[in-house]
Amino acid sequence: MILNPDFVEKLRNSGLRPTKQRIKICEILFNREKTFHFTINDISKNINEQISEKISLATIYNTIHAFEKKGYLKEILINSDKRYFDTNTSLHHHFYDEDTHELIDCDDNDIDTVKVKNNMPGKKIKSVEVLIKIASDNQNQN
Amino acid sequence: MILNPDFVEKLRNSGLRPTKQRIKICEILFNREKTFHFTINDISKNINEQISEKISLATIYNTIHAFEKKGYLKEILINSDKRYFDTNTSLHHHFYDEDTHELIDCDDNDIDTVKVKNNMPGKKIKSVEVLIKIASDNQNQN
DNA sequence: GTGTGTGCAAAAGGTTTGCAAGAAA
DNA sequence: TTTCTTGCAAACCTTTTGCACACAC
Repeated sequence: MILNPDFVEKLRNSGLRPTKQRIKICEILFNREKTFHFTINDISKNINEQISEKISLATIYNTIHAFEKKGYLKEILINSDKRYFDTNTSLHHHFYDEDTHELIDCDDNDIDTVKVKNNMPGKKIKSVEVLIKIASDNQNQN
Repeated sequence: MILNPDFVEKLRNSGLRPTKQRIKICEILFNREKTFHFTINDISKNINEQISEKISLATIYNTIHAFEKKGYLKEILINSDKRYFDTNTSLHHHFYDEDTHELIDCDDNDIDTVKVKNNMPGKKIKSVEVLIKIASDNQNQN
């Protein structure tokens, strides 16, 4: 459980002014035990159901992107319909449940390190991301 | 080199009427030695530069999606700005060059099979996709 | 007070839809 | 002639932008 003063400090340290909107968004995103995956739409609904003074969509976009730029959030690619963000910014892979549309972090035991044996000359590997799509056993293929 | 009659047959076999728009799109997509990666925008420009009677955007969307549904094309996720499609529909992974925005198929020698050691109970693995982002050696970290 | 952030509404971009006209079966 | 396909324009959805006002410092 992270307390508000910590968010205030975190924001200040990043050069972001700790406005009440940003603190609220921090609470929703980071006041959690587990990794949290969401779309901007999710967050917007979530926020505006909880509190009386709504936060405008523009501000939410603004804030999420500021947090992403600061490295507090990471975008994940699952399908092109939705942009998911992840509060777990460490290097990790994902299961994506096609039945429930749920996104689950892999842990180190779930998957062996991916070995890239060849690389393009003069190029450096920036990231290696694995997405494992799963679905219930007795379901028709895609 | 695939000849038009083959496209006509291919379309017929899929239950798609071989209209001249669809045949033209087939030519552009499938008349190639190498795998071809593209966005709908690319294709639209490409087509409408080549021929005098333009094909409307709606028809191109329509056709690309029909081809995807029939398994002739596969969507690839790279970043959420653009939807890339791939004429190589077999299971394979990708390099994505962040400098040039070029997408390159991995071949079997580039990467070891990804071993998924645990799976969710009652779930079946539908696909395992790896995206390796690369950039020029002396470039700043993104 | 100065500079940054917010909220609104409008704009932009990409994709989808409805429908009338045209082409294939 | 029946059914599918095309093309256009309008609708849609998500994301971005411009600007006036408010807030943090």
